[in-house]
Amino acid sequence: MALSDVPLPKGPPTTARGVRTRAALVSAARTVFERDGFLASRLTDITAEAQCSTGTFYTYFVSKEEIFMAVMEAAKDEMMHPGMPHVAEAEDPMAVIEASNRAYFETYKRNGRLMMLQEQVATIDADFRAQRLQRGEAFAHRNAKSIQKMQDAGLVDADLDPIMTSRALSGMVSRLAYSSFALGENWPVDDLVETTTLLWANALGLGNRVA
Amino acid sequence: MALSDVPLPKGPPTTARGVRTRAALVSAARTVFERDGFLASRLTDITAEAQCSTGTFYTYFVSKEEIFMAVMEAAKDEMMHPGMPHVAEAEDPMAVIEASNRAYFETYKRNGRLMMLQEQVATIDADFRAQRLQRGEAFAHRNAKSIQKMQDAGLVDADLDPIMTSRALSGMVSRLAYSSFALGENWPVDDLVETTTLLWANALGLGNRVA
Amino acid sequence: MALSDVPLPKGPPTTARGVRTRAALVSAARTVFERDGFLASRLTDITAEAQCSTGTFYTYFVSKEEIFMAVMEAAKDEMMHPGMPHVAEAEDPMAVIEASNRAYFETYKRNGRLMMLQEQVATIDADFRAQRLQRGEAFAHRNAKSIQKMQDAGLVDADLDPIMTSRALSGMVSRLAYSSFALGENWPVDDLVETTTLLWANALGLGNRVA
Amino acid sequence: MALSDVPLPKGPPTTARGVRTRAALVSAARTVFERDGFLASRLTDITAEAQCSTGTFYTYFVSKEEIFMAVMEAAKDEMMHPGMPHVAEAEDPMAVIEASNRAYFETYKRNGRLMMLQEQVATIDADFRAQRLQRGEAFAHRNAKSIQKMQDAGLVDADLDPIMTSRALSGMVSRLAYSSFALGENWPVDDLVETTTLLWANALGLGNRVA
DNA sequence: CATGAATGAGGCTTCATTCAT
DNA sequence: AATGAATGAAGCCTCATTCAT
Repeated sequence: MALSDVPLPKGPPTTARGVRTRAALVSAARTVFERDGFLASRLTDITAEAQCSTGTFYTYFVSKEEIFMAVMEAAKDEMMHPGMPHVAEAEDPMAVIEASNRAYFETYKRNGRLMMLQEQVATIDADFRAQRLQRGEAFAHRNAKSIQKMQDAGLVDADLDPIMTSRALSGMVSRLAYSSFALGENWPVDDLVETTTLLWANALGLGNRVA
Repeated sequence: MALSDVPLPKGPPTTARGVRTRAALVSAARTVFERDGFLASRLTDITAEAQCSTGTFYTYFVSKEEIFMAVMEAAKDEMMHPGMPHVAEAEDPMAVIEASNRAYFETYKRNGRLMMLQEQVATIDADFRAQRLQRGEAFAHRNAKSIQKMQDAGLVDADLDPIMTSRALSGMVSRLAYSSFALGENWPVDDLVETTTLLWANALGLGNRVA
Repeated sequence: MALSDVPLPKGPPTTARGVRTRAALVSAARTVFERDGFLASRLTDITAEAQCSTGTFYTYFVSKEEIFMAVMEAAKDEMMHPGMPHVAEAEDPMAVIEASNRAYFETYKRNGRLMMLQEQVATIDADFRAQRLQRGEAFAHRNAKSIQKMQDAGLVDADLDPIMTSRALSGMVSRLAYSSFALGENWPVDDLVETTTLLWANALGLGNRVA
Repeated sequence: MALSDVPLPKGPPTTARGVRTRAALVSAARTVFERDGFLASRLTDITAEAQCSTGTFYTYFVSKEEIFMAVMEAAKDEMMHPGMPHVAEAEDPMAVIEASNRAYFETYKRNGRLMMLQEQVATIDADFRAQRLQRGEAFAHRNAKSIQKMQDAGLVDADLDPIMTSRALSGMVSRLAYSSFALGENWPVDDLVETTTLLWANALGLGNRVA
């Protein structure tokens, strides 16, 4: 069932026991998804891990897709988008870029299995994919504004298209993180940070006398 | 599948008729995969499209994964990696980079469904993923050598780590192409080419007095 | 079947309903096996006879072999091995032998189809064969002890190897029973009993002045 | 297909090449049957072993059952029934019985896989089973005549029913041989011969003053 | 005669989902 | 709310047999 075929959204649990059971299911689902992947995970694996019965699953969720969304929602604080630093307002732009990239790679390293799951589900479920794309674009537009400001301040190559540049640089970082930590290449974070920071600065033209 | 049943690779057909049937299956598989995605495609869809019986599938392939590999093998000439141009020997480096990136985006645009399939199967099938990673790395190393040469020639920022830079820039281009043509954003090729070419040149430090 | 999929023994049912369903399946399986033979019996025949769905079979059993084992387990009280009578302590040894043999043939006559099934499955399934062999040997050793005692008491030919004799005489009786009631020769039980009893007594040397 | 559904008996090959191909198939079938058992053997395994094509099989045989019969026919000289010695005409009856039993066990030991196959096919194919039963009975009757003669000569217990005795003693030997060499117990031939010969002599009452 | 590709009926198995308790 | 047995549609896969070359 795709995300769009939402049949009957289950309300949140009303009792304390219900809250506990739902939480157990979400936690179990994360364990199972990370262990077996989204496709190979069966609902019964999840209920077994949560130590409840098959039927109970349907008290709280409508489908595997829905509990996956709940897992992601619960984990959202642990994850982040590749961040474009607010360079314009910073005293030392390079340091901000570096810190931002490092934070991203560290996060990815800690949550590699979950990030891989996101990729997998995105290739499977059109709704999830669309939602992800939308968030990515929103993020890209926020970053594009920072770039624009830096261009206006004469800090950055004025020939660059802000939005496309934003997409490109974010993509560069996320792709590298994916290869490294989801696919298992495990390149050193320091190397990743060093290269991406330098490329980013060069690409933007930071530090060149733009004017 | 028991231990003894592991591979049993089917030999190539010996008769002309067999060659024809196998080719029909591969072609049909591509059609069906592109239409329905890897997961939703059933073996019977493929044999129906190829106008042969179910059993015939097993004359040539062992599994859906295997015929997918065959589809990719047959289409490999249509695809390419984002390549580092042979700038060192070129008179107009920017023009070479631009041509190279344009070729890549054009190819991706033509084969978006197939590229998306690659991503999907990579998240599903560990073998395919490993094989893809290996090819990607081989490619990255070839590109790294080009960067090294350009550094030696004083054309490119000597502070950059060639291999990581190679991975990062290739990733930037391929991620952009994926978002645009596999995920359906359909950004104009000209915009993609313009931005990536400029970013690439800046990032490498092409055109700066390096010495 | 992969290495990891080996056994997965299904637990016994926890509810009364489950107990009933499982029992219905075992009973249905016996009916179908006796009617069609092990090989020709399909899982769907069994579930149809038990009036449940295909999937329910897999709630309780993993394979046709496994439910066959369950059928045999449920019927084990109806079957027996040709046993060595406790002659040593009996007043009329011949009468005891005769009663024992008669009981065996009568049992076999009543359960001919089941006994035939045992033979069939033993030739097909190595596990079942091994298990049967082991039980047979355990039985032969118990009987061998009886023979030994009778030898010690001077009632039986002291030259006989107890264990091999035990195997030989049990085999004689079971083979005869098989030909008669599983293969359909249907020789009169009285004739079988008379001949085997006399042969048995003669073979052991019962009644001869052994000392 | 059962043996009784004979569709179109294939005539013997007319050319020398045909004779060779047929022989190769029979030989291959024996190899495969002995290796994999009758049930698990596929026609394609046999043709592969014989290095000919699938279609060729049907030039000479109609079914797996039929080629199995051909295998048995070709091997018949290597096999034998448990023999009842023609004691009446012998000077030393015990020696003849012993020699006869020894020959049987030796034969069984050499052809254990084939004997096991016979048992397997007998439980599967009603025609084969019937044919085997008939031969067994014919043999039992021949032996019964020998017993009768010995009874008439006063050499053997006159109370024994000749035909049932013949069946019982033959069965004893064949069952023992089956357990030992088909099921893999591998008891020493000397032990088997010693016990069966002694039991046989005792059972018949050979050597007792019958008169 | 030999070849080997093609056939397709038919059995097996999984697992999301329902439902009576 | 929780339980877990029951359901059955849906795909997979095998292999004896046919047949065009």
